[in-house]
Amino acid sequence: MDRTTRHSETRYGNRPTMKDVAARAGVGLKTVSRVVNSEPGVTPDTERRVQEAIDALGFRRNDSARVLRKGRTASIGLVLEDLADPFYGPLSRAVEEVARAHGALLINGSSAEDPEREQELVLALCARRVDGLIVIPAGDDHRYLEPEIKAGIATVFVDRPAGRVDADMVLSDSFGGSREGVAHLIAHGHRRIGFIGDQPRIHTATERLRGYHAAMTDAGITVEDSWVSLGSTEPGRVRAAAEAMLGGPEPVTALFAGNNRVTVTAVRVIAEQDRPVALVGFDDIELADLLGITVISQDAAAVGRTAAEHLFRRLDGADHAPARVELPTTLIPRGSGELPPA
Amino acid sequence: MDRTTRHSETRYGNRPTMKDVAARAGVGLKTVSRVVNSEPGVTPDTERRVQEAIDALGFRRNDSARVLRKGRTASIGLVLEDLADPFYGPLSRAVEEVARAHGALLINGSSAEDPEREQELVLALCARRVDGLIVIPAGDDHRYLEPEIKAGIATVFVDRPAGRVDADMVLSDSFGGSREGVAHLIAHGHRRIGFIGDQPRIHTATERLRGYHAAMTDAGITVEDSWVSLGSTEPGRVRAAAEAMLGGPEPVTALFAGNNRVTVTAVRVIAEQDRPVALVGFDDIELADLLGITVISQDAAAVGRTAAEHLFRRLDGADHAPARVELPTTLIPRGSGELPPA
DNA sequence: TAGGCCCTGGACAACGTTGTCAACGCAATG
DNA sequence: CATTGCGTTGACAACGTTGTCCAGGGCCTA
Repeated sequence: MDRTTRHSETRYGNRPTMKDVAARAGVGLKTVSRVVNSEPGVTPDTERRVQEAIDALGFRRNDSARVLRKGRTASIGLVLEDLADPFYGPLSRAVEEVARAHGALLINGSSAEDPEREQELVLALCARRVDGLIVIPAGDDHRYLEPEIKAGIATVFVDRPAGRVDADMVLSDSFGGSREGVAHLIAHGHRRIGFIGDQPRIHTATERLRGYHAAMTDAGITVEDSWVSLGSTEPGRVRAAAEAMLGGPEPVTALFAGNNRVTVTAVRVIAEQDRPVALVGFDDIELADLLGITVISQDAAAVGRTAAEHLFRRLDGADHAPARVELPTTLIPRGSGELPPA
Repeated sequence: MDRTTRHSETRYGNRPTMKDVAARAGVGLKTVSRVVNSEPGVTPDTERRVQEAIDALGFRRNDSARVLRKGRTASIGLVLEDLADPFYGPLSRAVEEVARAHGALLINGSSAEDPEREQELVLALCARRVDGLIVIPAGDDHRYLEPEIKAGIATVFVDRPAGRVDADMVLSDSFGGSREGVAHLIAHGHRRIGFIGDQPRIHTATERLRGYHAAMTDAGITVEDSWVSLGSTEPGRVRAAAEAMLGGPEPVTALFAGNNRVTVTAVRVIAEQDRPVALVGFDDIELADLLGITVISQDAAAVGRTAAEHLFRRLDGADHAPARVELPTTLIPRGSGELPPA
């Protein structure tokens, strides 16, 4: 077996190249390139001959080579926490729509809330030379991105602020939303209100807790330690926290759930109680209307769309100072948040 | 401005290359390559010098060039219908996990159930020379993929069979699952059972309808035309269909919903009725347990995982005949499917 | 000390595409 | 008829990496 043969077998399974097309059509390499890219300056007759050769051979341009030559990949990277989380599906979809409108493909990966994995993913995307990055930070130190950003990879952080790095950010108003939700419970007569949230190293978790404290303070309520629980959103942990707050001699009469995963477990625990417990959750959930769950809704699609639009504005050359956008949240009363204290 | 300068400005923002690293470390180009790829044959001292130069310059290997040279992109493409659909989130995530285990990145896109868009996406992915493709077909003719498959792009179809092309497929047992669900309703005394499903050009929709007919025939029930409705899963359409079946002089006493989106609307319509209506839905939904919805559950993560594993087996050289895997479904009784006829 | 071997390192070509530039043919013009 | 100009075409280098191959030096052995 000679060298050439072995080579082509191990590669793209003998895909035809422009050279092959050129040979078959009896034209030069560059002319094929012109046809493939719809560049002007090719007579209709030549174009037809080239097109026939392309179809006959099943030629498809190799974008890897194109990228190497042009320096643009027409792809952006999206690093989020977990694609299976219902909050990120619509976000990702919105980003994809914007990317599509700009002719770019979307490469995405889940960090699983692990800073190391986030970095690994981001750097892999940079090695691919994606044109831009949208990152939902898992870690809180993004200095590793500095050389990349300097090298021109546009970056937008979403949902949580970036750590130690200056870049565009698109956030939801966690503080304000949570403050409003808790105030809503207070307005309906509650004073003993529990807060169950995500791990404290996650920015949104602490912001939402801050909103809770603000609302309580506004109402002159002193928060007891046992009313607050931050930690993993794994059902077992949330269940334990909720049951602790709802049991004992002086149980809370209402719960504020720090995100959709907490809400889901909280709903289950509350359903098992023999007295009504009020509930407001951060993030809307499918079917929450049927279950009558009052929520603070953030528009995941709007967040994704806004982030992607910022990104492409950067890619189109905008070089203003890094912007920080905060999107408002909406309180949607559906019953569970309007229950009076039992 | 001389030519070289202009050039480097329009490219990757002056990213250092191996050549730069080599110059700085005072070694040859190939030696840098060896260090970057942890290849043997470099003395510790040389390696250290190279590593220092890499860190100092913030060098990151350009994978585009690597891909061009090696012929493998270490990435796979996933084309699905809508990332925002809760069924596809976990599926996509499962695919990603397997890809990650094989050191590959995932590029994905949504076809929005549009065959043209599916083709456009698939071909774009092929132009990127992804190593493999996982496709949830929107169209029913995939002959356009033949040259790609011949050229060695491994392809696995998921959820629905491919049209006019021979390839691996991973499906859920739509027929059996739906037959079981309808039989379940019949076992609880129903005879007038409505079926609302997705558009008839979607394979799973007709398979599920076939399961419905099979169960009805098994029970000796003659299906009336007005009990069956296939079409868009857009809420308005589903609502109209459900209301039509539930109204009139001889309404159905139970509904079988052909997928998760139909189920969601059906639940809402049923909640508005003044008599109980039994319901079994295809696909599980979050919080369905709390709402007491009986479902036929298909394991989206298992489907994704199985498909991805098949794909990588192909990429690792397996060349057996195309396989067709059908994963079983599970009936989960939760109340709505066990209601007797009103 | 000569011969051979292993280990390290570098020169060079190739991957498939696109940008640059020059050459060619042909028509219009002086 | 010579010249100019334009529209079409192709030769060639370059993008940044990796595979191949060879050179040089150190070390061991006979």
